[in-house]
Amino acid sequence: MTKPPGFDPRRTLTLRDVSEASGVSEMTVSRVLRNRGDVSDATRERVLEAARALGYVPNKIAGALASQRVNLVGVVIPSLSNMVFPEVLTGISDTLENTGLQPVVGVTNYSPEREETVIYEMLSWRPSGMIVAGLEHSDASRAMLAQAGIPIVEIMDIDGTPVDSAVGISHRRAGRQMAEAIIAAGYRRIAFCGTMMPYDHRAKKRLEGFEEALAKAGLTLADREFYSGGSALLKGREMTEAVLQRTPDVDFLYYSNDMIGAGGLLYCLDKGIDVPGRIGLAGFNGVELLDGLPRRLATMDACRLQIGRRAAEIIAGQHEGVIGGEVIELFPTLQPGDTIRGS
Amino acid sequence: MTKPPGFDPRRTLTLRDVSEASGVSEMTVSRVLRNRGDVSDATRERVLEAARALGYVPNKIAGALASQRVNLVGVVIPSLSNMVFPEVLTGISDTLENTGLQPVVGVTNYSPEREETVIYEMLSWRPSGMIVAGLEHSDASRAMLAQAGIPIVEIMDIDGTPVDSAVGISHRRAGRQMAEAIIAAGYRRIAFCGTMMPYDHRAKKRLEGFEEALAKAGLTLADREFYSGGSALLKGREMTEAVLQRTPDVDFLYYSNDMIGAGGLLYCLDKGIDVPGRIGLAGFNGVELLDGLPRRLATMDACRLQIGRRAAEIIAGQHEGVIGGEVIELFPTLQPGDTIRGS
DNA sequence: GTAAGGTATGTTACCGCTAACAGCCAGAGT
DNA sequence: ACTCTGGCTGTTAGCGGTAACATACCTTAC
Repeated sequence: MTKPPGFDPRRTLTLRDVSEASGVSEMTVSRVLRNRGDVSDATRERVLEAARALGYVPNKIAGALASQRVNLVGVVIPSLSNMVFPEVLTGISDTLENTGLQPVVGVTNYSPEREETVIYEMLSWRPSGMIVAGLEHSDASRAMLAQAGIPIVEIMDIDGTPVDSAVGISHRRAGRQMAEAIIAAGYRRIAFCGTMMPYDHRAKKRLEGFEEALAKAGLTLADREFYSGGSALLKGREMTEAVLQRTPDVDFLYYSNDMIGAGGLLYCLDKGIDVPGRIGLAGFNGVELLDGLPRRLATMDACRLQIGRRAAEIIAGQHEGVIGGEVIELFPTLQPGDTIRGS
Repeated sequence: MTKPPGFDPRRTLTLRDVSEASGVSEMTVSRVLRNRGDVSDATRERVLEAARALGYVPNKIAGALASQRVNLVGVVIPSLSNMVFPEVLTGISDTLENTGLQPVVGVTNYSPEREETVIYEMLSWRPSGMIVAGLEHSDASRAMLAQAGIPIVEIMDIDGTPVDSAVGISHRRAGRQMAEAIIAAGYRRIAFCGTMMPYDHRAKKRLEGFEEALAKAGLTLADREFYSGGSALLKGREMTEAVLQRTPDVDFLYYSNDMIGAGGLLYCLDKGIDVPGRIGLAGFNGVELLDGLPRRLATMDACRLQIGRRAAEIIAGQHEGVIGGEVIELFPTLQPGDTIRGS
């Protein structure tokens, strides 16, 4: 593409090259390569053979421009190192596989400005649909998405107003449920450990729901600790130590994700703290990782695979002509594990 | 894009719309939006204002076709759930950020056929460069890459012949080094645990190098165990248990990655096995996760971030006109951690 | 025998944008 | 006065495909 324009032995091939090599018109070659319209078997063979021999790779840019059709679906997520999003992606790819649609991923690092850029870039490729994590976006982002004239699915969260469709869980409710379970089990001095990221709206909503339920029981958070960056497992240990040192009478630790929860669990076991007797623990996400831990951490799965699948289905469905604008709420299940004492 | 062609209130905008709204030619609008060529400040303002007011998003498909320039770099990796690749991606994005180039990710699930499809699809978008994990590809894949006329960088591994450039480590050497360290520490009954994936060539090469070094010391693997699918941490536990049961006199376990190594470590600690006295352990990758474990697993970092950066630099460099074809070998460092006894 | 209908292929006109070049005008130089 | 230069804007001709229509040929039906 950006080769010096000098002598270029094998110029980039076009339909014309294949057409000349096989003695039919470009249009017929195009038909063969796309499997569209009637072409005689003999011609088809000849064309395919010529294309193969030349090593021709069609130019989708030209094709997309001419046909006004792009088989791409933009997927905008905040991070890849979170474990959660790769799994959502898996759900999306799996479902899209048979539709001729293809996901293209963009990462925002939890930055609204970055998100705006990513969305703009993606829309400039005129995708057939967009899947965007979260409901909180800059005004410009929302406007772009709304104007794009394609199906938009916001995923992970449903506590808010989507641009078009949404698939996710209520994080507020999830936080509330966990708090209720903890209170029902008899814990009273409850602390929270989480990420500092100001733009992790879903973690924030969980905490809000959590505190709401505490308040309803006449309780408030006994302590709270935040972190950013570094090894989540290690941070989990450190935060746990910090909280237990500062507020020794804490009897429960609610973590904003399983990874730091696992760190906390390992710390407690190391220190010989009785879990869940002296201290109970809970995380969020239901990551597979936890299966290998010495004790199963209480958690709530976030329906990641499901979310990916449903979102992709909506895009694929609208791609087929259905009208959109639906909100699909999924319901996470609480997995008590071994770190909440039986109520 | 694929809306029913009926009444469409806000037809998709083009340069012409902005041009009419601002009273200048399409060409001038194009110049303003790309920041190319001279445009008077007054005109620029007017155009930008009009574009903003309309919510115009340029059509890169048309732009790319006209300019024969695509600012995309295809990145082909086997998996996203491996931890390793997201980190490589981070390195790539970071470096590409300031070059105007943008990575587009494709996942192959360790399948050569899938890889072929992904490469074909990507090339059909005429990217400015391709970064592909591994050196082992189908003949067709290699041919396509070689013919594409763009910089190609194969990453992770350098034990083989690259199509164009390569950045990575020698996995064979890495395996050998680890074996030498283990032998030097006095372990003699050494077993291996790894993934079953037939197409994880890098894990295979590590094992080959490992066995080679064992052979040189007159040793052979005391046992070996493979797994596929499931929670790596859990599998690590299970495999460790299986090996220790089958071959009780094993005194060292070499894992093909840190995650299963961590599982093995947790298992040993649970069972009260003396690590590294009775049994030594080592993994591979140097994942951040390990920092939070009760004991630091011996490992070797795979230079993931570096690999991503260097690969991106090569693409960006050639994009600027430099000629390619280099092989960059990175050298992982052995991190003995706490699971090999001091030699 | 001829109209009707299908099958296989070719022709034409774009898709939305940009490279390359052409024009126009004001101020500078001689 | 006249060319020359440089800053700004417009015109033309594609980029490599595909939609839509046209065409030629061959059946089949009446």
